[in-house]
Amino acid sequence: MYQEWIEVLQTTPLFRGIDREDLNKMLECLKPRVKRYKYREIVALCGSPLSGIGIVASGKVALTRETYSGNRIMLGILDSGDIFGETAAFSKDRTWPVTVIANEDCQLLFLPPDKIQGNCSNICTAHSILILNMLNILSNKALMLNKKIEHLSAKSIRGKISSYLLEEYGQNNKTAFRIPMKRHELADYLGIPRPSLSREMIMMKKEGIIDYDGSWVQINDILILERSIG
Amino acid sequence: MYQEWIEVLQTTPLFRGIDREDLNKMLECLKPRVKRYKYREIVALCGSPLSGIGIVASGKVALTRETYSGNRIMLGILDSGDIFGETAAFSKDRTWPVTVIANEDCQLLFLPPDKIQGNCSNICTAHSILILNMLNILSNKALMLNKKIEHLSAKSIRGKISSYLLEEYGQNNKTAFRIPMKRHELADYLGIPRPSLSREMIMMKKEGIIDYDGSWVQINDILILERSIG
DNA sequence: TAAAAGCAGTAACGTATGTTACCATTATTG
DNA sequence: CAATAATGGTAACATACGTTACTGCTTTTA
Repeated sequence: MYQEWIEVLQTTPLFRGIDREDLNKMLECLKPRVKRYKYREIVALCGSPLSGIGIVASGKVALTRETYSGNRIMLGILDSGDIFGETAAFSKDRTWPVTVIANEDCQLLFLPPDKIQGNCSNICTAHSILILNMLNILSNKALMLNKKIEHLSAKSIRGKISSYLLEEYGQNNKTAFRIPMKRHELADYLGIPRPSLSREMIMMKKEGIIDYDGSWVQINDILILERSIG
Repeated sequence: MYQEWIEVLQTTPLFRGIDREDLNKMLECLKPRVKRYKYREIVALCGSPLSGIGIVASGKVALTRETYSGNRIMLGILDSGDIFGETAAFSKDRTWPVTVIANEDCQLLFLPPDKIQGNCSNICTAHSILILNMLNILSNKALMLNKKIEHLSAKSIRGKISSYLLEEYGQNNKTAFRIPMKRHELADYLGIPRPSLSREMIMMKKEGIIDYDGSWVQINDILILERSIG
């Protein structure tokens, strides 16, 4: 029944260390719902009741958040294999803490959170692996949010850009990489206006600290970036 | 052996739902280390190896973070019963993601993280409650960090202050409350200079939106605060 | 394939905010 | 109790940054 999803699900951190056979059994038990969304369609609205833990099977989704007055905050872009909604799943307040929007046409799976918590009758080793994986995912999420706080805490625009670029660099120690967002998305992510982002990136290019073309960036001077953070 | 700590530990979210007797048994197994710190003493330095999950038994600690160039970011103040270090305990990178400083003279307990994960031989129901509590704590932590991101994402100083005050208000629906930080700490928390914080708070007071005296604040107009955010 | 929408760069201008420095009170400390 | 540090308010000044509006280029849509 869930054959076509097994491949993707095995790449998911949530099911790491669980073999094909066990995964199959678990899916029969968890009974995830499968849904399709078109580009820009709203998957979940911040504040509405949580429909489950989401898994990106294909395509991309964006995590955002709106303030009272309709201002948008970009929290990040999720790829195939990434999961979302795990934060709210285990806290009292079972509502979406973020707004999720399809950033491409995509297919998503939703798992009922209470079954993961152990209200499931089939107690098995795979299930305890699942819970440990969950702990791991939540920890990493918190670390990711810490990172984002670090970016936002930089006092200058250049500082925020530097902080962000250094994190991307730190992910796999390559000085050249693609930024997985459009300019206006990156600007939202860093909490700055788009023209200000452009202006500063141009200056940094002129000064030779970075090079870029579209979504490709090349870091030329890591030390100066570090010193720019503030 | 751990008699004197039982009271505090029972107020801790980590041990919620575990009765006195079971808690006693668990402590014999977990063998937490007890340490005392003086005001301003450093408990853990960001980047150094994780020494365990910390529990505040008495006093207060501050969670901070330094940027490359020695700039300080305040992440929050922890009270008796609060825990810290849980984020790093379950991720690959077992180093402190924050710097922890005693904000008063305090007593702290440290639990070895591997024993919590289940590498403990005494498998018991209490232990599985412990893990579910851990999931809960990590979720709430992530929600807290989300909140902080919302504060930092406000575009103006007034917006940040408003966002912060509204969150404090939301905690227990009282329009008057104490800010649990000094001015310079709050300024760090919101990522703004202290004089700018003062200036803006004074203006908000003059405009009648809020009142304050020292650490006491009174919100007069919630709607205006909401509109100020962004 | 023409029209419309999306995307990114650029420039001008005003102001919100960082910076610095100083003062008055209130806690600590020897 | 005097001395010292910590805390929070205040003001003046310079500038980094938000705002707006326009451009050309590319992609999507009809």
